Amino acid sequence: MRYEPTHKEKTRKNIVETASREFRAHGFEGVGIAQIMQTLHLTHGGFYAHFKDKDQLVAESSVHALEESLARMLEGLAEGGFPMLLEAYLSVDNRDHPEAGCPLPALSAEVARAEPGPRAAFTAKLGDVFEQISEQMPGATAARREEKVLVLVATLCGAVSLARAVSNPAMSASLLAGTKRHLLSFVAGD
Amino acid sequence: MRYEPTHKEKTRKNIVETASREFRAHGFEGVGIAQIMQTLHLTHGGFYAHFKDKDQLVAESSVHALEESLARMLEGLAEGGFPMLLEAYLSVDNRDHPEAGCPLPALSAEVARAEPGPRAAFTAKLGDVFEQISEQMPGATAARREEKVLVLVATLCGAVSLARAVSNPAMSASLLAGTKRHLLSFVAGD
DNA sequence: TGTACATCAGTGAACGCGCGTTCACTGATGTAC
DNA sequence: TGTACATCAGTGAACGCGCGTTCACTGATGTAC
Repeated sequence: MRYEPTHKEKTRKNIVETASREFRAHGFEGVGIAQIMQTLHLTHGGFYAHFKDKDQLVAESSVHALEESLARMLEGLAEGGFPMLLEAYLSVDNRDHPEAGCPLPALSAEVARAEPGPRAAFTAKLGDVFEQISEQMPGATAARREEKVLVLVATLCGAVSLARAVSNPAMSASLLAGTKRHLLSFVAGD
Repeated sequence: MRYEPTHKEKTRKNIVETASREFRAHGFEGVGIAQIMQTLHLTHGGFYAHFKDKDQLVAESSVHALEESLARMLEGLAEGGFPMLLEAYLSVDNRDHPEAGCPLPALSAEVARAEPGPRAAFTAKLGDVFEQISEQMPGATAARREEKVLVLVATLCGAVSLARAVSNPAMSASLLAGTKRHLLSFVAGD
């Protein structure tokens, strides 16, 4: 064969990774298939040899971004516990690079409006995120740990979302710093 | 004149109000000018007698939605304090009706990607929201009250955003209930 | 060994569609003389 | 009082554009005989 046996699989993976970045940066509706394929020096027609339609890519790339983000959070946790996770998630660098960060602040509003397919895939993976982080969460009972994780993730998502929306640098920095201080004591407490 | 002197002003206000609802429901890019005008039984051409372009409508309707939401929050606060505000904001009804609710969970990710005009207008109004709610917030110092409001609003925004994205009803309900419990004690504390 | 054919990832023209925006026009009512 | 003209919110055809999707095709390489 003129391509290696793994070639098509690699191209597919590249499409998902590129889409995942572009969608976080510009939203599902803000990025076209042609644009994604062009980034990989391919033409738009070839896309449909890999995916049924754009919705399928939306679903897979959302899940991919969540997996990537979860991996980074668990890495931070392993290395420096929740203080390190908070430091990274609520950093100016993360705020200023949505394409490389967690998809929750960037895409959850759009996921809410998406088709059942993408929504279900996203929901399942978010369940994994909650479950895995709760294993590291201090708390008396499993139920309490679970609840603390829901609150933690929701707060992180909201803080970064607002910090990105706001164009006043001081207000944006306060959102990140205030949330960091608050969550540090919340995670450690009861 | 064949129209009352206030007619044009009223039409303009109707466009802003309709757009504000539609944008919260479907996003800035998910609603067209023709669609908004049609809802008011007008044709798309007339739009440009009221607004320079779509961006101007995006800016004004975001601010309008924030004002509406702030008014509702202050009303809740006056009537039943933070418990009532939390009950309303984190209700299933609010989750299921983004078009009638706070624009923060629905639109902040898109505002982050919007033009400087809409972003600046949105930022200024969000500053008002923070300021006015902080007057009702318990806390030792003004700085502490301010910070608590930032955290409160960010958490509300994130929780509703995730509760809407998730298609598992139990997970969605847990996000709302867990956040409500958490914020109740957070607002009352120190 | 040489020739005919099969495979298949990727190409690019074409489709129908909806978008934001422009602009000459309409038509009901007011005013001027 | 009657006629000509001005006003102006709203109309709707037209524009250029980018979108998602389809499909006949390409061309490099493999296999069959």
